Amino acid sequence: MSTASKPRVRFAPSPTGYLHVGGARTAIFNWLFARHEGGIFILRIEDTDVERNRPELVDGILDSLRWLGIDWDEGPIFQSQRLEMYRAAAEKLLANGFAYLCYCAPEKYAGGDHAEVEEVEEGEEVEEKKSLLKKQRCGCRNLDAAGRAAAEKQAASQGFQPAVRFRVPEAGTTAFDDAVFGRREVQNAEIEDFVLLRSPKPGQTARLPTYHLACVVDDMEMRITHVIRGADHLSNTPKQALIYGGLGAAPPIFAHVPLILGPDKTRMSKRHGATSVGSYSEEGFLPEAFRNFLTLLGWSPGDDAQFLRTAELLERFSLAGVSRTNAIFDRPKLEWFNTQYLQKLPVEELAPYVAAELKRAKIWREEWAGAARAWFLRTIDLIRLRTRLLPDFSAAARGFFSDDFSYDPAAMEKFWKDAKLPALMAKLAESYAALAEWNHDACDKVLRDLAASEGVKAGLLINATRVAILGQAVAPPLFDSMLAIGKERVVARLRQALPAISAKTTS
RNA sequence: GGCGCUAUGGUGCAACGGUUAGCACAUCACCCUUUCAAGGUGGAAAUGCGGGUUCGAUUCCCGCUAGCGCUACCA
Repeated sequence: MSTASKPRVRFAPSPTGYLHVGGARTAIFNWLFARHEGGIFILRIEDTDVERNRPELVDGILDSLRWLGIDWDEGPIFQSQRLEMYRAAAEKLLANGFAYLCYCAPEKYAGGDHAEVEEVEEGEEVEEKKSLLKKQRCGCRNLDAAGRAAAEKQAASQGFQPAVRFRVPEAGTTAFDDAVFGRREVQNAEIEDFVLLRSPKPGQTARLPTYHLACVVDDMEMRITHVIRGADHLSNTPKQALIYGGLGAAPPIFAHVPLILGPDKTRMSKRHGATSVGSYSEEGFLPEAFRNFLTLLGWSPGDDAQFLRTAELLERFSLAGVSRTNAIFDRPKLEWFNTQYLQKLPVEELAPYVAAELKRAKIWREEWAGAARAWFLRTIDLIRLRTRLLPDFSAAARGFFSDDFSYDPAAMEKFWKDAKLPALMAKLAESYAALAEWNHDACDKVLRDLAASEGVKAGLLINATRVAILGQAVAPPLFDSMLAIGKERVVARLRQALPAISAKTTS
């Protein structure tokens, strides 16, 4: 395979916030595509808007990408450090007539009120103005020598530097190819003379590029072959196709991927709950599960397969499977994916996540990584069927790892009500203390024998014991749990619970 | 307002002219059961509307409607 044919793609977030789930999905698609095709994945930071840009957020975005398991081959490359390239490109467009200097004040067009823009079009056919709401065609576009000199003089006297606008053809159409949406063609009359280089703000000297210019110049320079990005860019792509043409380059293949919406079908926002990747990692989702879920939003392997681990995703991903319809972020489905991973991952793979969670909860013990590793893995395996998120290991299952746990009020209420319990549990504790062999069947027999001789149902003791040794109404099967916790601690906890049980039954 | 994109159960995807319209999540019922889960079985639930094209439309075309996107010297 020649290196020239290697696909090159990029993910280009703007550091104006954390990594959004939509951005994450776009990053995943780019990454999967690059890895599937044996191509190159580049990370680029689009920080050309000095007012919105927050450099300190870059690390957070990078962390989120790493958490997702995404690695990049080149970058991060910062646009703010390549301003000269954009300026040179604008210069070239100016020189070959594809752009012109605009001396208008930025406020003139801010807000996009087309009505006031129309008066700039004096000299053109009046009837055409009424029929079609024309896109911005600045008067500066057709300045004659005298007018230009005057504008320049005026600007100079005010210390104002003009912006550079693209000279969009009056007639004709502009087309481009999209791997998802097919060939697109739009009327040039519908495209405004968009800005390429902004006029410097007071106090600035650098002439910063707008998104369109920087994006195209970078994609050209980076030899990007496939631009995979959100469908919100679909309508703006003709502008970029125009820039490629002006710069004498062939545009890449575009692949616009559908957006991810909130449950009410509107753009995802904080109203819908967490929108940042970081918050899902903090909540305790497994990155692979989260990624699996996101990948299936707007993409399908073509069949009904859903549980797709990294290797399968890499093997099966293709742009052909990308959908054209927006998808809704369905939290319950995400949770289902997480429980699937929690239950099906090889326990050795899950262990590091559990260890991290226990460390976070400050109940981690180093021996679990060493001498007691086998016990640790067995215990995780015992617990995981009842977990949904990582913190469950340190919360509901806390009693497996620490003596510092409390009795859940609802559990006490439910299983410590029977008046016979204080006497029964005292006997049970001593029976266990006297038990020589600590194994599942022996523990089972002791309890059932006691229940039989006392004339109560085994369930009464089982349920009460569960609360006594773990503090929870919900836990793995009792005798398995007792084995994991150990005889000493079970007996101790049983004895320790006696006062609380008495208090509960008599209250 | 203009331009564009999209349209299969509540949700995510299959079916790319011929299927009793499939799978999964969620939901309901039952089974299993020492709790709670998991698991198993079964149920309810969809081709937005209207025209075409065709022997035959979920699938192709047109209109409508709805949703979304773009319409910034933001990306």
